[in-house]
Amino acid sequence: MPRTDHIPGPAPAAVPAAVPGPASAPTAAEFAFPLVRRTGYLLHKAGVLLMHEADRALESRGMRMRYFYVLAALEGGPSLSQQDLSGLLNLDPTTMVALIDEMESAGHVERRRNPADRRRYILDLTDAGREALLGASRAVEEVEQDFLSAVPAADRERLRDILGEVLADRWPSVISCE
Amino acid sequence: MPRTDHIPGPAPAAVPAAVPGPASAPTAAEFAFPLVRRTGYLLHKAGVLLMHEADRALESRGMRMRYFYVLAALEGGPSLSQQDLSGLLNLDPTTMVALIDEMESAGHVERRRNPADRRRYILDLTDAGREALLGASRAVEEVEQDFLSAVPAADRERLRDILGEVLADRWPSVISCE
DNA sequence: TATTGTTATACTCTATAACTATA
DNA sequence: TATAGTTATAGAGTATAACAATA
Repeated sequence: MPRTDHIPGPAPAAVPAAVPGPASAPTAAEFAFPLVRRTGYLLHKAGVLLMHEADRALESRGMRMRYFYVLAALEGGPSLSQQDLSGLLNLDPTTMVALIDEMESAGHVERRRNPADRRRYILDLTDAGREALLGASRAVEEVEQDFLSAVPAADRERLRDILGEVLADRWPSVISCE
Repeated sequence: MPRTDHIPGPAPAAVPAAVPGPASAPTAAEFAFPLVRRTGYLLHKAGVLLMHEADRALESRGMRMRYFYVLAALEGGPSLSQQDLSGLLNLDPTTMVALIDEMESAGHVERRRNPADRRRYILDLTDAGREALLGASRAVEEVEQDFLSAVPAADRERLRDILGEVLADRWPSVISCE
């Protein structure tokens, strides 16, 4: 069924369409919005949708993706300052202040003055922070598994390799909080 | 070179890393931010980066992606009202007002009262609007080509098919302005 | 003088509620 | 009474600028 062919009709908001196959006949979604056939559009939408679902999964834990990213960046490596994180994750320093405040009052991060440069902090994950990271990692992983469940394992690896190739010459701008 | 191993060092903002291969040794980026190995992370970042580049390409034409999307949605089909568009693209009706205002004053869209229901508009692309759409389409396509230039043609088709499969049961929420 | 972290402020974007004109 | 479009307003989120402490 093509979209609203009658002038005064209601919105075609709910497009009951199937997947845009490579060589199949145009679906309703394609007819209403031909861009859905483009690889770039699909790539963007898949990324945004996955991120939204991951964000929703973290919401119940009082986190957002950036929270998770900071936990991940602080784990297992040498100490980082707020500006280190700010540079690494491409997040405004003033925003980072509020984020670290939040993480500190949640008991996931500790601020410690750097004795070698007392302007800087050394940020450390607490045990609770490590635990929170573990839980969040599992939640995000589960979202990812579910999101890609329709894709056979071999294709999933293929997908990762292709994306890795696409992003190969785009480091470090790839690392960012959106 | 691993990240800042010295406590008082400067930010590891510029991570001089290569692509995260499936089974290669950890790169600097992976060391600083292990998430870069995950398919989901790569998918999200690829989508966001591509969108940013497309947005930048449209900027010189005074457009953003949503502007482009509305042009695309209005092209070649039966008439749509503002609320039709609002529902289709998942954009707030009040935001749509401002967007159509902008497009109208740019001479790309015309508002016409719907004689069958004088509350609604019928939105039509002007010739200039069609021309703008064509130019924008080419610009976006070029960005996409460039973005995927490292990927062989066969893999690009594969990528599109895999993404199509991933999104297959997620219509119509896939259609949206982010 | 430059830099880290901080605060206060301004700005952008979006959503909410209320209004009009039509139905 | 309900809906399409509009406007005004409030809210969230972010960036900008100024400041204190330290280098």
